[in-house]
Amino acid sequence: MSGDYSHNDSQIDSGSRYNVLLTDSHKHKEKYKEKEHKHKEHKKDKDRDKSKYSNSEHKDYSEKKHKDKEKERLKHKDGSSDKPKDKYKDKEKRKEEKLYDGRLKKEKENGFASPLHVKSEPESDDFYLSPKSLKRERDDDDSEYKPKKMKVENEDKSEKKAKKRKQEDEVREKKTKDKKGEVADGKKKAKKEPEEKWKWWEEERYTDGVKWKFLEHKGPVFAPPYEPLPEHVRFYYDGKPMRLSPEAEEVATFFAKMLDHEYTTKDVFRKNFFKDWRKEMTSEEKGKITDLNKCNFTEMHEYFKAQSEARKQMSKEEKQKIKEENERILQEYGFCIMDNHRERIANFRIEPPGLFRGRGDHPKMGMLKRRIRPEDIIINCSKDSKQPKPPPGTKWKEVRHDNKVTWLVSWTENIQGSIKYIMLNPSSRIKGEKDWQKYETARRLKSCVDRLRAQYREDWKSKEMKIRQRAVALYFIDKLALRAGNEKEEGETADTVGCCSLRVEHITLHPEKDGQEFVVEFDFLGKDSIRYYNKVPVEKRVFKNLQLFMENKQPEDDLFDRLNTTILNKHLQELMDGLTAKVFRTYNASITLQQQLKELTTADENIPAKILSYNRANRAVAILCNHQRAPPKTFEKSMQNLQTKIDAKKEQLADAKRQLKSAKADHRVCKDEKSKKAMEAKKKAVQRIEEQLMKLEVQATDREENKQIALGTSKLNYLDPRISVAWCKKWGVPIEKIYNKTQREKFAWAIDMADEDFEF
DNA sequence: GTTTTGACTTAGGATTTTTTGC
DNA sequence: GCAAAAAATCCTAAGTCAAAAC
Repeated sequence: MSGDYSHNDSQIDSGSRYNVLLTDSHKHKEKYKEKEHKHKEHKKDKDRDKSKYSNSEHKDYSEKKHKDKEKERLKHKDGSSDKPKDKYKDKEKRKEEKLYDGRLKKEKENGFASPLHVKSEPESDDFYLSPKSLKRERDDDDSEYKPKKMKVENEDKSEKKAKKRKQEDEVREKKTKDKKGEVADGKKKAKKEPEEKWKWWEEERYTDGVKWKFLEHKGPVFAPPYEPLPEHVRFYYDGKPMRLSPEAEEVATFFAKMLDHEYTTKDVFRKNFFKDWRKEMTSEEKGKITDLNKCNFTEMHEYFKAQSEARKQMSKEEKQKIKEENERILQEYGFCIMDNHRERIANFRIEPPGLFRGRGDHPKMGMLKRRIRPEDIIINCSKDSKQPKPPPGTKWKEVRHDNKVTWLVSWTENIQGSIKYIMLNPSSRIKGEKDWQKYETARRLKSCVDRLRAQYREDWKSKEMKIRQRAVALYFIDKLALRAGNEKEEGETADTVGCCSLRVEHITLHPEKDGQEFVVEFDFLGKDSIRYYNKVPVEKRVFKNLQLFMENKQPEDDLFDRLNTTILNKHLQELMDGLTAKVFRTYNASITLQQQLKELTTADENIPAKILSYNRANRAVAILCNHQRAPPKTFEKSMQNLQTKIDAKKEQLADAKRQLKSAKADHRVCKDEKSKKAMEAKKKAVQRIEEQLMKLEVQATDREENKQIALGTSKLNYLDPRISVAWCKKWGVPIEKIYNKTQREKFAWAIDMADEDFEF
């Protein structure tokens, strides 16, 4: 393994990226509303222009303009159009690409099945076991499932290492024993096995798309049925009490429960709610209730508030009883048996009915999310398993036995018509393997990222508009860790974008800004309607290209009009096996953590200071990935409290120092054992208080810096846990300081396999 | 070839539980 | 023992991406 894990700063300056984001990204909350409004306006425009926008005439039109301009700049080989939908052209282009990519293609083909490719893998490390000689205990008939040469296989190969042969042998031995007992043994072991955790990462993976061979579970837990309100809790319409039918009442309670939430003041929310509510009313109710503004839910609202208050005030015994009941349900429904192992299910409870809460400006907010019944549910399990029983008097929609998927239960939700699933916990083998594989892909990107960067920089000069756009988009995805940006159906969801779906209105070009040349100002709403705001100096060629892409376009036109995620990912797939746009996010996040940890950690710091360094490294990644959070409501107050504590501690320290001084003086005079002891004690006290003070100060810094930044998302989804584990081992920081219990369960594989010199 | 669907990961906010400091 | 704060967990929406359907 090369010792170089620097992040090629000549091309990608993560340092500046970090700083720019730090200073700008979070300052602009005020502008948010304004921007939101702007989006709405644009949307209107867009609706108006929709046909124009998507039809080819428009493309031809802008095409022509592009072409005219391009003619000046580029020598067009054949003068043909660049139109992306032009079939002939496309074929030709593909040919060209093929020709051009011949070298890469070959490399890939070779690599696919031969050691050449393996070479391009990061050198395998000590922590890898050879899966070769290890067999899944459940694979008693492996011949039938002979692994094909597949992508995963490549990774497996790279992970082989003979170093832990001894251990392997042990495992193998164990497995032979296990085989005799098979299922029964597996179950028994699973039930009382808490100490001995199963190390799935020491076993061979399925490589043929099979996800499991045996799956048994109890089905989902349904939402509790609706309990009508007591008589005394009334709903008023136009000032008069009115009894509602149970169906209408239930929906009304959904609204009543949310009364002090901002949602209920939003027009769209109210409109959608009212429309769906009326669908649940009897014709009599429908006739009466015609205006939401005349509805008074406050009594209902108060009732629910009182109820939740009462729940808090419950006696210890009552609380204990509820806890036990929950535990019982968890034990019964919260686990499944998958391939001899009892594994935790993530979301075994069906989502209860309620009002849809979209994020941002969601056009469907307030709609009724209907109750899911057994008849809506598809069960997935093994044929030879004990199938879950539907509640008495009901039926499942379907029971299927598809072992090419990982879900246990699915249903179709009524807001977007999408499918929801019940799947396993992140600590499960099936999730863990995938997670591990994700980081291995990112590590493979590390070994070829230089080549890729060189290529996209070349492509900035391409004759073909499509290729230029692709190359500039890729540059953003790499440098700024933007998301891919799939197209989304308009009017169905909030108006948010990613890289490929950026519109002209989302960027502003500044030839010169704040003393820097070629600055691009980004301002758009990304996933979950989280605002991305950033000013980035870019290379001249990128800047000029952006100018070209923006020429003769309306603000609501696509910036990359000849690009989408499919085109981009197809290209990436050709550059590296398994490469997609999101791999860049994983790669850049992980490499940044590793780099920052190296930079920020100093040997002589104590543990709290080291943890601060870790959090700062983590924070650099969160900023890069734009993981924001609303500042906690109590932030200012808790910050003040902390400051008070710090001041008090300082005073205490000064006092202790004074006492030490006088004790020293005493000792100088008396020179006896007693005074010496007193002096030592005071010394210790000063030391202790200094440490406490330091801890508080570190805490304050950490908290202040973390005000609007969420560390959890990157920690859980983007940072190769082996980097953190290695760091902990190297500096003697207990892993518990970095990962809580759940996180340790999720990352058990990494904690077990990474040693202190793991390199991402 | 394009659009739609399905399966899965990633995401922030809400809620619950635990810890802290008195 | 209590209230407040912090941390952990739950919840489910909103993305990505590839395969299936058209």
